[in-house]
Amino acid sequence: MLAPERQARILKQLQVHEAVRVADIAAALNVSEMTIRRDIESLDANGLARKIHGGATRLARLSALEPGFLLNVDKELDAKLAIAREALELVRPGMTLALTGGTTTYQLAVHLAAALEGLGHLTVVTNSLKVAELLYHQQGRADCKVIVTGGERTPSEALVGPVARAALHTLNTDICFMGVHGLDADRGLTTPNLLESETNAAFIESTRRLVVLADSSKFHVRSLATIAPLSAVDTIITDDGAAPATRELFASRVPTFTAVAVPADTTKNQTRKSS
Amino acid sequence: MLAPERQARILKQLQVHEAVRVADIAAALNVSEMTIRRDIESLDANGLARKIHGGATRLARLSALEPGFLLNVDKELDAKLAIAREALELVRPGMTLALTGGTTTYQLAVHLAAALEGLGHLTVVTNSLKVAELLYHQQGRADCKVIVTGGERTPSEALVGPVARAALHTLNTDICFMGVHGLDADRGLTTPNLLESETNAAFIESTRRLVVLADSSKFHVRSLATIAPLSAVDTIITDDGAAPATRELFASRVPTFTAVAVPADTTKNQTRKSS
DNA sequence: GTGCCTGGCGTTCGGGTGCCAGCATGTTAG
DNA sequence: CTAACATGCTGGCACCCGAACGCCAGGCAC
Repeated sequence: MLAPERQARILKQLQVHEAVRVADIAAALNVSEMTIRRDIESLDANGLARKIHGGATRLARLSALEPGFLLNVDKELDAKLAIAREALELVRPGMTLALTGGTTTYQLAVHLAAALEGLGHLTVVTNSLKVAELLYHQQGRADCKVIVTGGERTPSEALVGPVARAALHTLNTDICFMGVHGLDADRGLTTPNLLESETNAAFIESTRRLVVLADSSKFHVRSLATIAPLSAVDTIITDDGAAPATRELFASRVPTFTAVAVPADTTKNQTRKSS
Repeated sequence: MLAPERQARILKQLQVHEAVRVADIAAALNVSEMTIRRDIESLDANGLARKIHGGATRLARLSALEPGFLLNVDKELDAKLAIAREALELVRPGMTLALTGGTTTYQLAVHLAAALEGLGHLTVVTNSLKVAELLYHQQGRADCKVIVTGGERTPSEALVGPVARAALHTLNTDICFMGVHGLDADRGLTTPNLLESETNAAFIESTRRLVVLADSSKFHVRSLATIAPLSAVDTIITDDGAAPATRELFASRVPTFTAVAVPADTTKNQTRKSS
C-alpha cells in the first residue's frame, strides 16, 4: 500500500462520509495511526481535506456549496425527475447533445449519467460546470465526451458571455435540452439573466432540435430577458400539473408537446426530507 | 524483453491495480529495479502513468476522484508552496491573470484565494476546472471575476482543444502563470499532452508576460510536446533545489529568473514565529 | 480546587526501503 | 574503431513508516 494510494482512499471515503476517523482508516488499511495522521496532514496542506481532531473532514463540497442551487433542486423535484426521464427517451447512441445550465437540465444529466452505459458514444456540450463535473466522473465507465463552452460564471453556476457564445458558434449539436425560467405565449422563453439569455440563444442557433424542459410552474412566467420566441421550440416536455387550457395553448404552438404524469405523492427514493 | 514491452506490461497492470510497486514488477519481469524505475520515469514523462515513491500509479480511472492530480500534489509540496508565494508577489490590483492547468498553478490559486481581499479587483482566466471552482467559492468575499476557457477535459483536469484555443484568441491577459511538465534548454517548455501543449501555446500568445512556475525537478525534462521555446518565457520561478550549473544555464536564457529558498526541514506550512 | 485517567496529537528516533548518480558492461550501428 | 544506447550494479542518501514518549484537554471522583 503506497502513500498516494492511501490518500486516495481517504478522499474517496470523504466523498461518501462527511468525516472520517484516523483510527478507522488505520484499521481498515492496516497501517499505523501515525501514518494516517501524516496522510491527512498532507491532504490538508494541499487543500484537499481538512484536518480535525480525531480525523479529517471534507471542505465545502456538496454541503456548503450551492446556496441557491440545491434549494431549488428540491422544488418540483418529482416533476423534474419525470421530465428528465422523458427527455432521456429522445437520446440515441452517437448523438451530440447540448445541455444548458439550470436545475432541470442538471436532473437530466444525473439520469443521463446513470444511463450512459446503454447509450454508446455520446458527446455532450454544456455551459454548466456542475453538469461537466458530473459527467466527467462517469468517464472510464462509459464512452462520453464532455465539452465545456467556457465563459463567466453566473450565480446559477452556468458559464455565459462572449466566450460561451463564440464557442457555441463553432459547435453543432443534434439536440439541445434547455431549462428556462419562464415560458410565455407572447414573450417566448425567458430568463432573469441577460447574459444567460444571450448564451441560450446561441445554444438554439447551434442545434438542430430544441427541447425545452419546463415544469408546470414555468408557464405564463415572463422573466426579464427573452431567449427566443416559442416558434424556435421543437419540443416541450413538462409535467401534468398545468391547467388544461394552458396545456392546450402551448401544445398548439409547438410541433411536439409532452406532458408526463407525475405520481402525486411519490414517496420516492430519498426525497421527503422537507415537509 | 524490450523496453516498450515492459512498459506495456506496467500499463496493463495499472489497469487492474490502482498502483504497482517497482520491486514487484522487477521480480515479475526478471529485470533490475533500476530498469523499471527508468521505465516508469519514461511513462510519466509521456503522461501515461505517474511516478510515485515506491512505484507508479495510474492517472485516471474509475477511482471516482481526481487521479494523478491529487496523488501528485504531495511531491515537491514545499517547493510548490514557496513558488506560489513568490508568484503572488507579481500580482497587482486590477490585473488580468491567466492560470493554466496543473498542480503548481493550483497551489498558486489556493494562495491567491487566500490573499484575494488585499488585491482589489482581479480577473482570472483559466482552463482548469479546479481553479475555477476554487476561486468561484471565494466570490462574494472578494472582487474577483473568473473566466473559464472551455474545451474538452484532459486527465489532468484542464480544458483543451479548439474551443479553449478560440476563447484564448479573444482574450488578453497581463500575466500568465503556467505550470509545465518539463523545461529543457533545447526543447523549451514541454508537456506530455499534445492538446495541452497547443492550448498552453495559445495562453502564451494571449498574454503580455509569461511566468513559468517549475519546481527544480522539471529542469532537463523533455516530454512529448513542446509548448514554446525558452525564448518565449519572461520569468521563471523555481525553488533552490537545482544544481548551480542548471540554475545558471536557465537564468541566462530568460530575462528574469527567481530561485526561492525552500526551508530545508520545515515540514510545517504554517508560519512558526517562535525560534 | 487537586488528582487521576483517557484519548488524541506531535516529536523524535531508528530501521528499513526506495531512489539516484555514476560507472561498468553489452549490444548495435556506422 | 567509436558512438550511442540500454541495462545492471553499488554506495550513499533521502524518505517513509512505526513505536515510544511526553503534552494537552476533557471527564470524573473526591
